Amino acid sequence: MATRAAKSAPRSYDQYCAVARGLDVIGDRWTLLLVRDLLLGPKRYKDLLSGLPGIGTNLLAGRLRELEGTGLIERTVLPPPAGSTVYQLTEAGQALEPAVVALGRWGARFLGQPRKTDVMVPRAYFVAMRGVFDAQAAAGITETYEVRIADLVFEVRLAGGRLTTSERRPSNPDSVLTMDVDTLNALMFRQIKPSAAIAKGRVKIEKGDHKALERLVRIVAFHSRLSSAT
Amino acid sequence: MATRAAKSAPRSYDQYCAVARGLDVIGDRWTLLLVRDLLLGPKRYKDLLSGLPGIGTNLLAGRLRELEGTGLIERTVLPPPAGSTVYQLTEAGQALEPAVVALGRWGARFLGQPRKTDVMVPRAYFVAMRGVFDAQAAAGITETYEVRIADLVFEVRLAGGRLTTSERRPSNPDSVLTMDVDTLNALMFRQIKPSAAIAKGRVKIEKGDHKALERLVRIVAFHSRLSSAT
DNA sequence: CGGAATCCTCTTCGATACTG
DNA sequence: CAGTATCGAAGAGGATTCCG
Repeated sequence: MATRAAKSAPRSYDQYCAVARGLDVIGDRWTLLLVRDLLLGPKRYKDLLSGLPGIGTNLLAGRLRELEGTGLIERTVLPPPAGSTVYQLTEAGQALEPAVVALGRWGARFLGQPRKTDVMVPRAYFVAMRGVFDAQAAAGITETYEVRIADLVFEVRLAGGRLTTSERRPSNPDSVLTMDVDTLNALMFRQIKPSAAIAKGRVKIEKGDHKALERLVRIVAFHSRLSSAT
Repeated sequence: MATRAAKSAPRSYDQYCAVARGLDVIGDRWTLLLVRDLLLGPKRYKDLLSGLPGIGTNLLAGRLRELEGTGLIERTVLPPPAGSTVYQLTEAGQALEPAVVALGRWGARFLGQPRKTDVMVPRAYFVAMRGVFDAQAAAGITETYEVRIADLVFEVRLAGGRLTTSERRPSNPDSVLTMDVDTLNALMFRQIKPSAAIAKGRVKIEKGDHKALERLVRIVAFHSRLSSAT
């Protein structure tokens, strides 16, 4: 017996403080990165697993269970023919976006050069875009991009001075861009010019003019001076 | 031998992602709460220890060492006659404020009613004020409050439509308020009216009129609808 | 007395193996 | 594919001790 015993009560800081309570919920290892990926849309177990190298299957399962328990995510079964189980953020989970973005803005100062142990995870860039998005530069642009990185497909949509990014195939993209994650990284850090990336064949453009990539980079790529404002 | 060996390299997610890097730095247990308290100004070891019930002396010392290593805090020796060692945030540490505030705004939804295991830590409220501060209501007000909670002294300063909170004795406060942490909590959640708190003797006002507390509460206390904006 | 280092126990993590 | 089971390694928590 005692099959399901030993719930042992999740660890808490036991402070009546919003920050402490928030940490009680998302302070465990991997949790916020899980949320980061889910900000781009519903994902299957294996999608999450492959997007978080090193997490270990038991931890992923455990975290998903906890997040479901705290109401940040919910399990859904996709309609046929897919029929697979996916995890998606609830409203409470989506509400974490400002905190994730704020942490990313701050954490950017520690990026430095990629270390040999670092892996570049495509999803991170599409969440990062939300933090660097330049509304000024995007004014008046309405455009939907389909960006393919490795075997992943993302939608980047500019409309009404707002940016949305998600992991899915857009229904009717204005342009379709294919590149590897290293090229995405180089473009995001403005280490290579869009025109050069195209010329070298590092970015393939289907359906759309060459200027599309330049517009995209201008609006969502990192700026040297990220966090000014003393 | 191997006295100091086994540095073993701090644990990292090894993702070239700003969120992941940020978590590498402040993702460990207690770290962000430490930063939260330090946002109110330099603190001695024992101040931090008493403000973080349950941290354990070894963990606090360890975290302080790590944070100094990552450049978030620095040790300083106060000039005589104090002469004590204090820890204070560097610019990189201060830059965490938006992330801490964002997490607090989100975490507030999990506060609910205080649990019997919860402790109310005074510092948390003065950091929280930064997140709920209503610039509209503060327009045109220039006032400095000295707020005494238990044996702690805080400065809340309104000026130029901006709010600053810190743990120190203001040089020339417009009003001096003394209360216990339960009263502070009740006022912050608007569970008691400032006038009632004064009438019941739960708030003692020295130097300043009775309206001072009402102004303060109007501007820094929580609003029922914290995070709207769908 | 403030500021830690040490020791010990318990929990969590991380990796792999295994099962419905 | 979606997890559970297992187990050694690392980290957390508490008490005590040490140093200046």
